[in-house]
Amino acid sequence: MPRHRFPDTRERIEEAATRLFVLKGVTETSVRDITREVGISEGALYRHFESKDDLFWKTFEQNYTSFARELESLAEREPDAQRKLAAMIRGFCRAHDTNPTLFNFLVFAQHGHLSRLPADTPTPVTVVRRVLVHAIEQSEIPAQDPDLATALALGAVLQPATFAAYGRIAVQLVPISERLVAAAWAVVNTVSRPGGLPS
Amino acid sequence: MPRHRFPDTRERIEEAATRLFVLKGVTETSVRDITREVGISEGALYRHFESKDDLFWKTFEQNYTSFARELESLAEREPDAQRKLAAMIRGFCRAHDTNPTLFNFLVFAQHGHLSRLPADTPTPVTVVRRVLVHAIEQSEIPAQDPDLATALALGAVLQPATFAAYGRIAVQLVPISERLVAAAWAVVNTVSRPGGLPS
Amino acid sequence: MPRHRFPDTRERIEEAATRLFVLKGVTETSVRDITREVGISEGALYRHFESKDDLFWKTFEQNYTSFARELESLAEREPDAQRKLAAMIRGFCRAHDTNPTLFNFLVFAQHGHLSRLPADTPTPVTVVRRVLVHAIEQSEIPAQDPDLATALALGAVLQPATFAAYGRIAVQLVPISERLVAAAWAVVNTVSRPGGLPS
Amino acid sequence: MPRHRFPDTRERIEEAATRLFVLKGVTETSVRDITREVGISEGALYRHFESKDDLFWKTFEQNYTSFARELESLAEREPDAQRKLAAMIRGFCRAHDTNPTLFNFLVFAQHGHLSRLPADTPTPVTVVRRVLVHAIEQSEIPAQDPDLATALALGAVLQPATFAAYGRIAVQLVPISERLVAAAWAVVNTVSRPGGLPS
DNA sequence: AATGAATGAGCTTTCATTCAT
DNA sequence: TATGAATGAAAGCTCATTCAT
Repeated sequence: MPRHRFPDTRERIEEAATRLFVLKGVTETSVRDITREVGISEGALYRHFESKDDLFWKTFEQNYTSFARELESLAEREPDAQRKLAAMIRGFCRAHDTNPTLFNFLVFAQHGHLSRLPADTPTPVTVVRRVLVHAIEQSEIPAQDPDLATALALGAVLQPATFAAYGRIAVQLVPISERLVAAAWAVVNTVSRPGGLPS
Repeated sequence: MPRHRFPDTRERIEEAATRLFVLKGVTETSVRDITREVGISEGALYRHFESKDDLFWKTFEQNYTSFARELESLAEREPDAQRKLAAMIRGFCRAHDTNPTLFNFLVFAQHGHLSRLPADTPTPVTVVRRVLVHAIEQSEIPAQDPDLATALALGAVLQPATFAAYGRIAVQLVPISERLVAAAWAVVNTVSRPGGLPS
Repeated sequence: MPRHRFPDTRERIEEAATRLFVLKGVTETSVRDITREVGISEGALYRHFESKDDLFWKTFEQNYTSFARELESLAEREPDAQRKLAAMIRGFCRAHDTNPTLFNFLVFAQHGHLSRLPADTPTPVTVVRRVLVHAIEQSEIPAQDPDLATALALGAVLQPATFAAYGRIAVQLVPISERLVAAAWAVVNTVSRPGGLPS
Repeated sequence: MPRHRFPDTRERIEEAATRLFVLKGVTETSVRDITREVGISEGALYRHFESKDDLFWKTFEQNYTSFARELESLAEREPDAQRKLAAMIRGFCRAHDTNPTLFNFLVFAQHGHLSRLPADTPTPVTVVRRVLVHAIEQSEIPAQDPDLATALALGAVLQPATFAAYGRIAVQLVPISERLVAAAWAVVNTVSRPGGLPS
């Protein structure tokens, strides 16, 4: 029996794992499911990853941080806050349309695992937040809690993404990206209406 | 060994189950976890629910639809779209602060179970959507895809709720509810900027 | 809630139990199945029978011995061995056609319980055997092992009954009873062919 | 803890399972019973069989069809119906004496599973039937329902086998096989007595 | 490196039986 | 007598992990 045939076994495991984790959920995906898909034995997986948890975590982390770096580089190319935010929102839309299941996995999975990331690792959330912090400092947007601002801006892409996942809106976000860009910008420029409507 | 001591076993199971489902996820919660918490044997649970799935579903459905009805009644009391939407956003905030874990369970759980609901059952999503459809018809807000409008409005509460769950912002939403109300209103009044960047 | 409404609860339990035992098998029939059918609670059954096993056993025994007595009385009315055996074979056929499932239950069930019967209780088997023992003593049939003779005679009814149960022959035995009578008689008059066929 | 020590685990499971199924019945035999007997863990069984049902079925089917083929080849070697039937009856006796529990399992088990066999699979029953059909066509025995003839012929071996199982006659059938051969032949040559005894 | 049988703890569910009411 | 919730043991089965080969 041939061994060593696929020097890229590790990558193939990661790919299969990501796909299955996204598709069925982490708990619902067994080690057997993954190895069967890759075409290796169960034991072989443990040559490459310490445990299922390790596999999940390495898989997730890589996709998560690489997406964060992509957003970062999109923002860096733009001169001001409005354009930076717009570029990032468009980046979210493109990433979503390229691989919606991976996107949702990265962005929505309630994996209690996030705490394992080194504290200063850039994530999609921290990247957006940094831009908004700077925008507040530069008075490009009103003074406000930067975390809440980040939540609101992200809500303008992530909630539509959820709706797309549930089939409530079309599955492509790129065609509506300008609307989402406008919404995200509007939302970070909104403040509590002091003399607003009586509640 | 005590029997019949607690006539409210069924309710106690539902409460424990909801809490654990929210806390750890449905798959990650075993029947044993639930019954240990309630202080009964595993077999006893099956006097009250046909299966773990039945338990989950009854638990979820009840909370989900009763929350939807609460939102519905909040909207009905208000005369116009802006006030209706504001009342609902505040309703989300109050529901969140009252029981954040239940709130997140209802609103974020990616349970593939939603399809089991009768098609016309009101849900938090459909209730908001109905208000916006009417608002568009009455020209209270710009003409637009009502589903996307719903997604954007909900994003203004649900993403902050997620941030609260992850400890990125304070756990209480009621104190910032007026900001969320303003954001939701802004977002349904935004349209794609045809000619580039006027803010 | 009304109690004491059915003074014949015990009989109704026995009937339901017999039917279900026959239909699904003893192990496959739960106490709950039985009580649900009768319309009583599970606990109530234990007022009437010590255990499921007790219920099974009493039920079986009654049907079994009453069938044996029926055969006995059929044989007693006839003057000679040939007519006695014929009457019993016809009795088997009638019993089968009246309630095939009960018949099969009584006659085929491999319940290891038979040993519990008092040693001298008449059973369908011992009743046939007694007639054949007497026939040998009276030289009405050739000298032979009475137990083997009993087996062969019974084989002439019971194997057709099995075939009927499996749908290999028509479900009614009465129409072919004369053939079975003839076969049973032939078989107890057969002896090993000393100079028979070369094997 | 030993692993891989016995390369024949699968066979050992089959043997233990057959023995226990025969001895206690299928439902009454637990997976645990089987694995304890083999000396492996419960989970290990599922490396070799998909389910308990699969195990039962594979076990049963193999023995059942291989017995049928054995009978078939015994009959083929003989020139006429009488000798063919005799050879098969002797085959039943030998099979019985070689492994009475397996014999009874194959021949008496009321497993509703038989329907799963491909319709044209030879079974002990169909093999005997084929010989008798041919005998009727060749006028070697009287014209009659071939299924009833099959039942009667089989009754001449199977009922004695049952009696042996219950300890009513000696456990060995080979010593009485010539008597059974004669009985089987007699029975397929019997017809309803037209002017027989008054019923 | 790779295999896959084996482990052992865990899962959901069923069920005969008990007993407070 | 009757109820039915509760028990506790057992069922069939899954699965992450180990390890002799």
